[in-house]
Amino acid sequence: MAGTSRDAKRALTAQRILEAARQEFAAQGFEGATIRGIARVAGVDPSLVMQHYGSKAALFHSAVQLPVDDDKVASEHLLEVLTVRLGELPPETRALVRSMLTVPEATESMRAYLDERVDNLTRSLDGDDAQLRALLTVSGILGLTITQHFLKLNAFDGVSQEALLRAARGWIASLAGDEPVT
Amino acid sequence: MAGTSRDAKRALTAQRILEAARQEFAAQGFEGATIRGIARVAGVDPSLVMQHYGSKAALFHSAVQLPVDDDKVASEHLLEVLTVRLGELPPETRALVRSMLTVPEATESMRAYLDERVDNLTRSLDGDDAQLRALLTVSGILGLTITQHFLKLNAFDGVSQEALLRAARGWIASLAGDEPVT
DNA sequence: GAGTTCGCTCAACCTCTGTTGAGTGAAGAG
DNA sequence: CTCTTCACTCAACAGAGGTTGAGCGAACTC
Repeated sequence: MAGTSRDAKRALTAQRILEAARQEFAAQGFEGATIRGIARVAGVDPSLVMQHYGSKAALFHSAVQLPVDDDKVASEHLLEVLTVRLGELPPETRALVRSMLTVPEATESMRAYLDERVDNLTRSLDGDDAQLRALLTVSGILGLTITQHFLKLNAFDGVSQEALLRAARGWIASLAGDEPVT
Repeated sequence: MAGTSRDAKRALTAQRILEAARQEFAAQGFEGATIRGIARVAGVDPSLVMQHYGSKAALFHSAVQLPVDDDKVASEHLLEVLTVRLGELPPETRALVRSMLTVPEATESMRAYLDERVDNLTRSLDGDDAQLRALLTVSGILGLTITQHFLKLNAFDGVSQEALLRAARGWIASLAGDEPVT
């Protein structure tokens, strides 16, 4: 047991490949990223990537699994706003979002994720239009994520993180409030 | 002049190719769509596509040009909401949005478009946080467009078009109103 | 009617990329 | 020390897809 056994080393390599994959998928999307490119980043032969994950699709599947952020009740909107606040998104999230418009599996994955978000939030709201307001909230957060982290709209340069966070919070609160959105 | 001259026929074919391209780019994205596929839809040989548009990138560029919806003052948010209301998006818009996360040119095009939207809307709003509210509005509309037309969230099945439109309008009004978003 | 001009098709090229099968050399078992 | 196992590399295949150049036939010119 000289530090790292064979299996341990193998597992470590697998991890390195996975991280390289997340990086590449996040930066280039599923189609743009290549097995060769991922292998290069991981410092490894392309065929080894296949031996570890079987196929590009399977690797993508593994790379894109978000940490199950569970159904920790329903006040997860704040958690989401946190995402908006962060200067950077975790690679697996970026990878998933990046490909969600072009790769069916990513679309479906994102859809399931957001559907659940809407459901959770709906349950935590009052009023008959609860679902509608939850939908607006979740859609809005997705919109902010995209315009900030992927399109990088100019307007984000003009606003401080605090102002943005405060505004987003207020806006969400207005949707969560008692007054109907009408 | 037997109805269609040579040039006219050529122009017509070019148009047919362009429409096929929009369709394919809208459905598959830039990388997913193929010259061969576009040619097949247009009922034409792949090489003809090249002769007309020079390259796949150039064809995409042509296919993705949104009708210059000008700077018709600033009340264009309603116009955007109209987009939200419509059951379907025009192919060139779908094509642009579909590829905006994976194709640099599409990203840049979308960025320029939304930047201008934010600027216009900012000018039409009062208050020192006008830009922030404009940003939230534009991001929110983009989010709705994506969740409705691309991700097809379940929640959209549960709400009527009218309710959605009314809510979106009310929500935009709340951002456009005098009370700061805080 | 003869010659010329294109709009369009055919066949091929070439690169990129996912994927595979045969090794190779070092780590572990006996 | 010997044999086996296995993480990893090398070289190659196969298919897809963008792109190109030659050619054909109908439309236009004179």
